[in-house]
Amino acid sequence: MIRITKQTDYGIVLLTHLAAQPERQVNAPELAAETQLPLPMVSKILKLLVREGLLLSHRGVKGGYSLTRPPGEITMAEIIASLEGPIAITECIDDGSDCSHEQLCPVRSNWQRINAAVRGALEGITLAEMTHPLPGVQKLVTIGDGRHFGAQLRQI
Amino acid sequence: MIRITKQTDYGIVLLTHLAAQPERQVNAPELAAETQLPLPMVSKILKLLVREGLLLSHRGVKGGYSLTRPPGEITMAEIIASLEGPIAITECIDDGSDCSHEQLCPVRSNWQRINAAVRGALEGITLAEMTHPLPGVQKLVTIGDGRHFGAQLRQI
DNA sequence: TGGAATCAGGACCGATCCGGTACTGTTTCA
DNA sequence: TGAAACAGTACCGGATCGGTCCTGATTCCA
Repeated sequence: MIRITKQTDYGIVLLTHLAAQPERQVNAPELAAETQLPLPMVSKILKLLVREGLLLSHRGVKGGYSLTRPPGEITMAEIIASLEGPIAITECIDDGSDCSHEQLCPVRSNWQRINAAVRGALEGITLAEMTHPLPGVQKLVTIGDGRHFGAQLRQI
Repeated sequence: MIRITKQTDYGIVLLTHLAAQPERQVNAPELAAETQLPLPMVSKILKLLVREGLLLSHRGVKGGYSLTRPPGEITMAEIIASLEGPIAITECIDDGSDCSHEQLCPVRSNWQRINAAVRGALEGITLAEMTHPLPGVQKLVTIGDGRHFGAQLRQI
């Protein structure tokens, strides 16, 4: 449920990789090799991140990519919003005809509560935190649901 | 980002509608009419929710659907998990070959941190809370990002 | 007891979007 | 001046989502 795009997945892997050695400037082929991700995708995502202001690009022979800000200042919410668009949750068209029903609208408006909760959770995690692995988290999550973990986790 | 399926959207609308009048037993056509959702979809989702144990169904002439538990005991996390599958976030295949790289694995394992955060947020909201509208939330969310709200909110 | 109302469970289809590739610039530096 | 690297866009196949339809199974009531 609440799936995250593979592009975003890759993007966070790349950003985390860069955050682990912020002084270094890395080019696309290097990043692809070091993260084991397909080069075309890596290149595509890096361009996106530059356009969104999360990365700096340097052209030319000794070019490459680097973070625009220290990893501690970049949150997951920001990254995900950059790679997947704005933060919203239902499809409450501003048509008005749909939301004018007293029974329906309270429901829709409450989506925003969920939205805010998730957003808050994502804002609480910085890129810097992502660089060093967590010892206890694995257990924490497995407790939560139980069903096949580690097998297919592209969803929230 | 982090999209929610329309099916889940509808599902929560339906459950919230039922939660608002827990004693009543409602059939599919009634629910569809009262929530302004297409009947075939409503019917489809209700069946799913029965199979997942969130709803009770009563067949026959005076049949219909009702909640299996009080609305205060049903969380958003539970509902979403029922309608969209287990709770996970990346695609860390348990192949092993991919996760054996020291550079990569810390990143992957940290997905679970995000996962836990989002899950926690969703577990904090019950169906009962969804039945009465929130006064301040709308403003709260609009502040967050700003970009066209109310227009297209099928994503988190 | 039979028929109407309702739920149950698939099969199915079209459209959209995602993941991925390729190609053609443009910039920088040796 | 040419090689290396980024920039942008167009394109395609496949998966999935939203949605419909049809055929049972079950219950209640006249």
